[in-house]
Amino acid sequence: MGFREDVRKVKALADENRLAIMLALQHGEKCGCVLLEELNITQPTLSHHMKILCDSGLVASRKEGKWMHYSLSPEGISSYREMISGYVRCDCECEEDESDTCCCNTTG
Amino acid sequence: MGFREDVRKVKALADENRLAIMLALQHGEKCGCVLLEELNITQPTLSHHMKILCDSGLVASRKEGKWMHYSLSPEGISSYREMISGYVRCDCECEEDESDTCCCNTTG
DNA sequence: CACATATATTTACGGTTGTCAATGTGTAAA
DNA sequence: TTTACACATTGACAACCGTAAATATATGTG
Repeated sequence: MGFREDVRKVKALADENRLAIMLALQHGEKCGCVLLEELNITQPTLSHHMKILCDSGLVASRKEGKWMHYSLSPEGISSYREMISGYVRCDCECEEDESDTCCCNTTG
Repeated sequence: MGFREDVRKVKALADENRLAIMLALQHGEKCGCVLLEELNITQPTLSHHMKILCDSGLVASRKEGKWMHYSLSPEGISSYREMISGYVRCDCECEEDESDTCCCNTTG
């Protein structure tokens, strides 16, 4: 919702390993030990990254016995894409009127 | 194209000021001095952020006299959104077959 | 030419962040 | 209960990153 929250969400994806985790989860739920085999990192590092991804809402977790199952959250995915669309967008149909707030326009 | 490049592009947006710059440019081209008034940062810091945004392809620059005009790049915007879509996505129609690569499935 | 303005670069500093070793917690099996 | 396994937490360290002062470059003005 807020700007600070948006910054946190963008940063949640701004890491090599976390991007790789997003790819690894695209085909379904996986538990931590499997992710650990696929990524060349230690277990505490994986735990660290999963916490960030879960906090961002992109990933959901489910505990089953001693295993943690991680999966992409459809709501989080949707929310993230909407958030990004708010920043990465050209308002091409917007009038040029506002551009004359620039100090160095030669059109005036 | 490559994974490393994707990481760089995601990181290009993972900053409070750079997100604010993306918003500031949504309604058209602006020169550096105007951005400088809108953001509470110094001129070297702005120059630093603009370089990162331009390198990522999201922002285009145009020199006119002593002024630098910055604007959102439609191609960069489009490319960025496609790139993000590759990572932030649920393959919901995908079969669950691949999930049995997990060491701790109880369905088998 | 000297001077002012807009921007880029260099340099240094402080805070953040990714990483792993060590340890703690919880769960299941022997 | 003891042992083994999966995961979380803590602490420490190194690398990265945002920041601004100082300086450099480029353009325009007198």
